[in-house]
Amino acid sequence: MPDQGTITKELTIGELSERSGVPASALRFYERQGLIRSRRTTGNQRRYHRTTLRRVAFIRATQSAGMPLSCIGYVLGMLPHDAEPTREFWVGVSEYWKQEVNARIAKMERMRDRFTECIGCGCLSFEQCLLVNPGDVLAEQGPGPRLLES
Amino acid sequence: MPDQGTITKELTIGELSERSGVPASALRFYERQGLIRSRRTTGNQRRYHRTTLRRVAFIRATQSAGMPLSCIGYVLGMLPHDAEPTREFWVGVSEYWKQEVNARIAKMERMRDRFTECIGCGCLSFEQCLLVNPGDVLAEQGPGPRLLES
DNA sequence: GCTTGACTTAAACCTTTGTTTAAGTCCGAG
DNA sequence: CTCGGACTTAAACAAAGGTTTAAGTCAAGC
Repeated sequence: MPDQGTITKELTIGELSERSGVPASALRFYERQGLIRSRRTTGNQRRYHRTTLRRVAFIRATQSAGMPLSCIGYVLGMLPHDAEPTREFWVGVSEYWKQEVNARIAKMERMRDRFTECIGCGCLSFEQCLLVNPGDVLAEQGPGPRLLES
Repeated sequence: MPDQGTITKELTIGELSERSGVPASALRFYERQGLIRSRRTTGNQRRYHRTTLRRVAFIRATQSAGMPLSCIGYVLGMLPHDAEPTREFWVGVSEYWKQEVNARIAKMERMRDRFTECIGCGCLSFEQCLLVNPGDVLAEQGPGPRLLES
């Protein structure tokens, strides 16, 4: 008796919500934004593919690290909605994501170090350092096209 | 002829805006939020103390590193509005700020590493890793009392 | 058949971080 | 004294990322 049921079972929005810990309202919102997708039953209820749980986990995890949904949407756009992603897909996504995260980390480290430096050197003319090196503007939305928000 | 003028000169909102690169509308907003402060002339115009430039630089710098204004407000609350801050003040603020930033950096690194691990190990059952270790919720607003937003 | 709980929608509302607009005031130059 | 530019305010709008509400539908159990 192989776990056939487990493999093919679809999730209701309530189940997806419970398992992911994400409110149903947020899931509907993500769906409106095109981040996840669902089939509809004859009674118009949503049924989610099992892999949607992974997408949702990805959304919340990356979001909690400061990624905007638009950027997350770009990355998710590389993954198939209704099938297990291939390893190659994941590797590609992972590469992209690592670069994004590393850029953000690097920026914060620069900020921290500059701050420390300004205090440490005793000059305290902090605004000079910050205003003279203003740039450091991270590519706020990621390199992808603006997929969302029409 | 010592640079008395330079020392004591107050800034109009236009001057502060130009020197800091921050739109006047944002400066008024920061003032409404209590992040900066101004004196009013008899004609009801704002005049900013020279040190306000430093506060504004601090706001933009830390904000661009992902700090919410509420958290920035907490830190700025430790600094005097209308006088040069002492070195001790800056050191204290710096400590606090470094901890905040380090926490954020650490979190992003954990995310990145977990992600890499999930891909690297070949299991691809990514949602397990993420959902099983959901926490990692940074104290989003900082430890301070909710100074702003009444 | 009726009730109950899970689901559906659209629309209103919320917080954050501002910008824009409209209408008016102040100040210095000519 | 008048003109223009810099300033003032309150209020509306914006965009991201949702939540709440109202009103209705669907499916299962008694």
